[in-house]
Amino acid sequence: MPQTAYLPHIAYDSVIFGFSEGDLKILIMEYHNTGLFALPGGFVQLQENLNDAVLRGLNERTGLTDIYLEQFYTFGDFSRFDPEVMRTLLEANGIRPDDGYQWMLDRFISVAYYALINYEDVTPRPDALSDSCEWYPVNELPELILDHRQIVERAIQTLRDNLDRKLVGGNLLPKKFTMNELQNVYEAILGTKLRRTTFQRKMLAAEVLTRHEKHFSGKAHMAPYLYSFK
Amino acid sequence: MPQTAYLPHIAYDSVIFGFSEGDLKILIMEYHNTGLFALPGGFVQLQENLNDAVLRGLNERTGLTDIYLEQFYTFGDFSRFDPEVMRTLLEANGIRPDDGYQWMLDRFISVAYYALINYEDVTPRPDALSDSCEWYPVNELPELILDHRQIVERAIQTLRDNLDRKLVGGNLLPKKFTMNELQNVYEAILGTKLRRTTFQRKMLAAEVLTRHEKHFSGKAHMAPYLYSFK
DNA sequence: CATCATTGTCTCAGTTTGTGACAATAGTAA
DNA sequence: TTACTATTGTCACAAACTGAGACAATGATG
Repeated sequence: MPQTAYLPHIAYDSVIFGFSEGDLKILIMEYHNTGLFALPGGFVQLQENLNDAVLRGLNERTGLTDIYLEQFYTFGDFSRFDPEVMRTLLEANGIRPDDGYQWMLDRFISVAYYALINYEDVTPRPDALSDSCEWYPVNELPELILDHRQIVERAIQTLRDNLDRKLVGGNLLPKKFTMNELQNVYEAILGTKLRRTTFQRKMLAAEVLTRHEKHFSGKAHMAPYLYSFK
Repeated sequence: MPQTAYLPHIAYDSVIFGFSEGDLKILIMEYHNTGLFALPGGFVQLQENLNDAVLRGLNERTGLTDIYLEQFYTFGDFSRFDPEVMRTLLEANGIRPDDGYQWMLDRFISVAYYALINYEDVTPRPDALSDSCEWYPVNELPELILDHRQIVERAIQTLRDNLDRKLVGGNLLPKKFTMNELQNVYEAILGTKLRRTTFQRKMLAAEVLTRHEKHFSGKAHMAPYLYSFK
């Protein structure tokens, strides 16, 4: 990461949502030998579109290319500047700031994005600086560096606000899913239980779903239809 | 504007909304001797909060201090980089880039905000580089530099989306206003006519208004109540 | 074939919204 | 003083939408 390759003072952070075992989860990285946890983030190349930089980072971590991605806020408080945290990260990886990494200790403004992906499609990959990149339920996050906790809170709030307006819930599921699975996603995002019949009626009335064949789970009850988003 | 005072590659642009004569309007600056029109914008000082930088800029242009301000998107495409436009602006003002202004010809990422202010409270002030800072109806904007047209479009869209959710319409009016004036603001923002009785019922049911004395305009009809937001 | 959990759909009541009606008001004109 | 007019605040009714439960159909099990 030589200094010349990236725009200084500008970073991005991504809140990558997945859904499994009934929980809304996000990807969190742990840095080598530090016990420090952070959102996956990165920098923007000198001639690269901001959005493309984020997609590039997501692809490196998840292997996915077609990702539902939305920018939601840019965090620009001076107080989010904490060179000691970055110094710790670099030193734990045997990097001397003097060797062209001084710029990483500067103040950064961070553009935050959230992504919705199908949990099953992903095997999280750590990067050079991190031990691990793992799913954590949003209610059981470790302590995060800097203001990353606030970034997550705001991501969840934005996701909730957009849930009905943009009908984005389906991006957290496989292409085909049952109505019950979709309802579970909504409940995990909103943090509340929903009424089955009302939910079903609303989704069908929205005319955004295509109904496919039935899905036989082997359980002893009526088989539900599979749906996909139009 | 010596280079050391500002973060490089980072700017902000502001879409400042006002309401008068039945139209939604925004403030547009015209640069000296160029015929170029642009949104009011600026840069962030090295130790300044991003939000504070925007408030500082708004205060310089409008004289106002308590301003309803909302960040809505960060524009980061490489294609918005056009050094010729900036060079024209500087040269028209007799500034040589070599004299410490080279950084203004670099690529910028711009964080966009919109503000809602009471038209009557403002006497727009041009800055050192601009001839004028004037109100334009959103439907009669001049051609704007770079991607400023898109920024305006997105600001209006965000304002529409937030109108009911955040009940922000009142920020475009004096403290006290009639129900009809408030409805006119809504209609200007949404670009559609609304039904009088439905609008009145919805606003009163929201329990966000305080009813004050009647307002006698001198016209030959029933005088409306004045309202203010709680 | 009886049992059981789950699903798709329907019904009914309660609430919200679209639409027009109507009396009250504050001026103007006779 | 008395019509007359434009506008306002409120109400009434119908239409649309939502919450809550009922119920038959289904797909396995034993």
